[in-house]
Amino acid sequence: MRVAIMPEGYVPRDEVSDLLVSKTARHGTLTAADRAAIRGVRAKVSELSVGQDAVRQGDRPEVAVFLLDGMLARYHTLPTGDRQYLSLHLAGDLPDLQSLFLTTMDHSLGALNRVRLARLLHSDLRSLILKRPGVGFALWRVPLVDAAIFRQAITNNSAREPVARLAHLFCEVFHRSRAGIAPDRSCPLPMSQAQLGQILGLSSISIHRALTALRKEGSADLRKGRIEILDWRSLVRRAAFDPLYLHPEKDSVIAQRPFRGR
Amino acid sequence: MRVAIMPEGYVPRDEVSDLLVSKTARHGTLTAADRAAIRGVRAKVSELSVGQDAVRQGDRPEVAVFLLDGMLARYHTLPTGDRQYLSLHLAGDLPDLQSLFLTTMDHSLGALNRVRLARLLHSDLRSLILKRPGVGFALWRVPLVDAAIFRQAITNNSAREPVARLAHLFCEVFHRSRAGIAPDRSCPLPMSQAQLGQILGLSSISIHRALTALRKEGSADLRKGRIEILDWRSLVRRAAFDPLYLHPEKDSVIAQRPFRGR
DNA sequence: CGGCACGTTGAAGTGACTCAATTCGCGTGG
DNA sequence: CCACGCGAATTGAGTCACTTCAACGTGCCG
Repeated sequence: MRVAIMPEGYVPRDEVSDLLVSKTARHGTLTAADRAAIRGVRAKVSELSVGQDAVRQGDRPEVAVFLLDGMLARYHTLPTGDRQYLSLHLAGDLPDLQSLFLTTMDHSLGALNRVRLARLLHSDLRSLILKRPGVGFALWRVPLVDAAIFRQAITNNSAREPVARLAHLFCEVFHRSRAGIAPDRSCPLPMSQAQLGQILGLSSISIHRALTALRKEGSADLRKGRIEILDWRSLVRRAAFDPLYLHPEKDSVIAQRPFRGR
Repeated sequence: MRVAIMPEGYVPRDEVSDLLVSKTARHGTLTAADRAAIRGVRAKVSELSVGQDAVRQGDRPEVAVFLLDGMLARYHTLPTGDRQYLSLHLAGDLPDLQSLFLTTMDHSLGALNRVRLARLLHSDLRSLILKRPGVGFALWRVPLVDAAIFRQAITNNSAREPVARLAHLFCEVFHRSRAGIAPDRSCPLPMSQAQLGQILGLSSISIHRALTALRKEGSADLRKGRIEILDWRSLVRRAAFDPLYLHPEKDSVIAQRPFRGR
């Protein structure tokens, strides 16, 4: 018999609330009451070291992960033991909101570097959504954008050549990293070439060759766990990267980009 | 300048409401009031012939697609004009709910055979969700299950060999087709081998060889747009298919126990 | 009956994979 | 401070599988 766990040690925390409010505000317009309600969500903060999992395939969590610092990777574990990475998550992400409504985890979330995260009580999030529908609508967007990223990953891994695949991954990670942040020519991507292979459906050798190609043509590089953008334009061209799928529009900002193609 | 379209011709329709209620009920427990509210959603019914699109990449729809009959396919159109299929949708699916919260379509939905569909007014769905949170919670599950299917597609197209890929696709389509329905050894899949290639990231020749292999080993076949299951067990084994990701569990947490704590 | 799209099959090319050896980077311990 | 060790990156060689190309067969619809 399964017993509900009392929310021991879960308390509202300013640091978490601040970030949660700003994350939510990115997805919708919030009233003062909305903000106040968000600040009532109880959380527990913890840390993970490289390779540790925040949630595991098969779990039935009572909390949702909110990433404060570091990078998480979502992955499937195959019967053979092989790993397929599905998406990457940065500080400010809620990679786990789906667990509010789908009880059993069909994948895991593991730390790619040292990670700080908050666990938010499902029960608090549910009542937040009920009491503050505006917040609910904003939160609804989060897993929908994740889904758009999954779709793009299908296309990337199925229809693009190795070099374009890697270029597209770089574009996505870089674009998401610096969304609104000061211009910088680099961003973190703490993964080995073998792990990149497990993202893109390629061998580590192919990753290496693709990376070498991007270096040679002077569009991007990867060193010490950081993506270095050498020529953004050429990288975007190489990847056929179109950030539309990241749905930056908040409510109804116009994404002007005529659709072409057949 | 874009002008909001008046909901001309949109009316509640029993046929649509019936199906919508039962679809929603599959994702949560509904009260009588919930059912009544769902029945108030206005819809317009239309038909598509093979190859026509229900929604296109770049659109900013004011309605959500509800599939009554036939099969829809979600796809990306690449700059080269190539097509990458992302997911398939069967009668009863709401493949388009995301458009409620993400204004611009990042993909298209096209008909694989003759299709009947209803278009549901976003405005009605939004107020339904506001007025009936229980229904909102049930609807929330729909795109989340879609996302789980996307994740599985990433793994399928990136980490499995051609024969396993095809087998997995067959398993998924068959499993979803007959969810709860009378036992049958076949189900529709109205796609050419070339199109299957565009789902699985393979050439049409590879699809043909993989299909031949499945035939030879007596696990499944595809004829006249129908999957024929010859040996379900062996097909499942070949595909390493685990239906967990389809999240068949109707979520008891939400509807039956409002929320605890607080 | 004719056309066209799709399925089937064979053959050849190529690109990604595996295997293997060497180097590099960095943290540890002497 | 330097030697060592280990994981990761780099590089080359050879194999294999998927792709492309091309020809032919088949079934369906006008």
